Parts: sequence; C-alpha cells; structure tokens
Amino acid sequence: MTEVEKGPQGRRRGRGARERILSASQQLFRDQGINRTGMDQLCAEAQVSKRTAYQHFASKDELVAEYLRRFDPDVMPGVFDRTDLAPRERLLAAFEMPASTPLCPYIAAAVELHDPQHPASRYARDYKTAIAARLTETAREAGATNPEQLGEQLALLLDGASARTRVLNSDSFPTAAAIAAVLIDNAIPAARQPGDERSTAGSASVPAGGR
Amino acid sequence: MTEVEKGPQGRRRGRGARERILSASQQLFRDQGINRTGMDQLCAEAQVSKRTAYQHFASKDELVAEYLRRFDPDVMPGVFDRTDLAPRERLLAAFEMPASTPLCPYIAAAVELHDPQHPASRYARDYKTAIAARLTETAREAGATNPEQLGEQLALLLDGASARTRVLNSDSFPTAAAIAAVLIDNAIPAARQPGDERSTAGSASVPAGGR
DNA sequence: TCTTATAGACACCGATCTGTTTACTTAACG
DNA sequence: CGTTAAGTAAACAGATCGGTGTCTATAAGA
Repeated sequence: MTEVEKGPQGRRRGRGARERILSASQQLFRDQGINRTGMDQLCAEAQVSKRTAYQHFASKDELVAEYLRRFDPDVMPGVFDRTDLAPRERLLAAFEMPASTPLCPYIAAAVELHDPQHPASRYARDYKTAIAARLTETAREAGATNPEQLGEQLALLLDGASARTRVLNSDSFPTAAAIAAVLIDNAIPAARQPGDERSTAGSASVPAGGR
Repeated sequence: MTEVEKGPQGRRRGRGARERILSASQQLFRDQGINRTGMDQLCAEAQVSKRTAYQHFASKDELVAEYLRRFDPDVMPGVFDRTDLAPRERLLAAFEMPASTPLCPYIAAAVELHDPQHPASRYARDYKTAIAARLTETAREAGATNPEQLGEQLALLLDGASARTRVLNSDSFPTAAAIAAVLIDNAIPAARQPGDERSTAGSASVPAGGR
C-alpha cells in the first residue's frame, strides 16, 4: 500500500496471503453465497488471520468487489478470442457452458448485495456492459444489420439462462442457445455468400437446444 | 393452530397479525432483500410482537416460503386470464412490465437462500414451472408447432429480463419483448396468409427493444 | 546482519441475528 | 360479565456478524 502496487501477482515480500484470501473467496462465495460466508470462515479457509485479511482489504465489501474484479477481468477470452471460429460460431460458443456452471457471480452479487451503489454492484454493471459490448462487436463482425440490438439480446439470453438454471436447478443454456441461433440467423441479412465460412464449421446449423 | 384454520382471511378473533406480518414481508423483502431483513425489523414494521410472529410462523424460513406462496398464487392472472386478447397477444402482454418492477421475488429467493432444498426454493421452482406451463398452454392456443419449446423459451426471456434489469439497473423488458415477438412469429407456422397478417395487432411487428 | 514490511495468534468489541421466555393486556363471544 | 384465546412488551439466549488492538514471529531487501 505504501509505495509499490501489489497488483495481480504483486506479493512484494510476503507469502501471498492476499491470493489465498481471494481464492478462498471464489470457492466460498460460489458455494455458499456472499452473505452466508462470514469473514471468520473465509479466513480459516484461506489459512489467514483476520488481522491480515483486514490489512489487505479495508472491508468485506471491498473484498467482494475485488473478488468480482478478479473473476473474469478479460471478459470471456476463452470464447471471444478464439481465432479458430468464425464470428457467428463465436456468438454461439458463448452459450456452451458446462452443465455444472454456477450462477453468474455478477448476477449473484447484484442480488445478494441489493444495493446498486455498492462497489461490487457497480462493477457487476460494468462487467455486464462489457459482455454486451463484446457480443455487439462480434455481431458486427458477423455482419449483423443491428449489432447493438443483437448484442444486447444475446446478453439477455445469457443472463436468463444463468438465472433460470439456478432457480430450476437444471441446465437452461441449451434453450438459450436455441434462441440465440434463431436471433443470429434473423439478424444476419445476406446469410451465406458463396465460398464464405460458416459452412466450414458444419455443426453450426443446429445447436437446437430445445431440451 | 388449535382447532380452526386461520387461512387467508382467517383472523378468528384477533386483529389480523398474520396478515400484517405477510404484508410487511412483501414490502421489506422487496425493498431490502430477505437476508438483510431481520425479524425484529419485520415485526416492528408489522406492529406485531415477535412472540406473535413466531406463533404464526415456526421460523423465518417458513415465513419466507409463505410470503412466496402468497405473492402470486394464481400465476399472473392479469395476463393469462385476459379474454380480450388473442393468445398471441397474451404471450406478448407478459412482457409488458412497468419499468419499476423489482426483481422477480422467486429468483431473488432462490439466489438469496442459496439452498435448493429450502422450502421457498422448492416453491420458486414450482412457480417457475407453472409460469412455463401457462406460457406453453397459451402458445398451444396460439397454434405454435412446438408449444413446450416456445413456452420454455419465453419463460427464459422473462427471467433474463428480470435478472438483467436488476444487474444493469435499467429496464430490459423491451429487449425481451422484441425477442419474444421474433420467437412467436417463428413458432407459429401458418402465421400470415396473404391479406391477413399480424398487422391486426398493429404494434406487433416491431417492439424493437434494442435499447 | 539489521531493518522493516508482512503475516499470524488471539482476545475482544458492539451490533445484529434467529428464536424463547415471562408476565401482562385486550378483544370477542357465550 | 367472565372466560379465553390472541395479542403485546421486553428481557433474554446463544450464535454469528464485521471489524480491532496488541503483541510476536518471520522473511525479504539493503
């Protein structure tokens, strides 16, 4: 704090308590929720004294915000940075989530914290905006007539699938993927030019979630 | 508890403490969330002693479950029981939510309680299933080729709009409505014969949420 | 080696949580 | 009117909450 930033990998001297705290946060907040995870339990799990924890984070609120910031800082690079996929397939790939994926932590935070002014809620908003922007950008690459609209729509589908998966306790992403396929096809006007990709990936035609 | 059911309007003699408790629950759980509303505050708001509250509800968990059961027992009758609308318009009407609508309490409960076995979580699941069934039934009336699929898809859109509205702090229902319009048109095969078309409802063609 | 930032152990604080208890008041009905 | 159930007030349990104070140990950099 005094002189040098202890950014991402920045244990300057110590033994990396900060990292252990954040990694314990990931596990506990995911498994139990934010409100139901006390600092005592969190510190025990991280094998860190409370004193140390509060030297790294001014408050639990700040820890929660940092936990969200660390969660996916590059906004799904595993999907959007795949150069082996055409834009259209990248859009669809965003819906291929492993069946065990827990509720999106940004949604969880916004609901649990319940205060739109909470730093974590603010960041959740930023993150969701960034996801929509990524989708929009990809939609534009894919040649959508109204990329902003398609991006926002796909973002809504992702959030719907995540929330619904939690409530129903069963995977809703296939349904969302099916809707996405329809929207994407409706939004790309020319559809297929001769010799263009999209047929290259073959499987693209039917994610056909349906359930 | 002893002999007579004190159901919905069942204050047998007293002054209706149970109703006041449930109505205070509605307000406080909506405004503050479930976890952040203590029984002390709730009882104060309801002008009820804690003793009385715990005579009516064995635990806060049970109160939360009852609060959900009371919330919308008839599953959106204001939308689905409208005889003045054609089935297709009823489906679209489900997306016309006032901009100030808070997060769906069933989603909120499932996220806040975080335990799928909690009675309130179980009821939330039942409710979401009931909504999907209502949508499916209406989709069937509207002549959809695969009403189950359309029902589930529209249900996902509703949940997505609700969750996203909370996270972004701005109304997402228009976007969901635009998607719904596309899905509905795609799902009803005969759709428009020459001369006739969805122009009957005028606005149908472009809810065009976009944002 | 010496300095100093980092980490740990541990007791402790006041507040709040769900839930219980005791002793008293009130309202409805026969 | 008197009985009786429904309600109130308020203290109390025991746990847990987020957060501190203090004092010691250690590891890294100079």
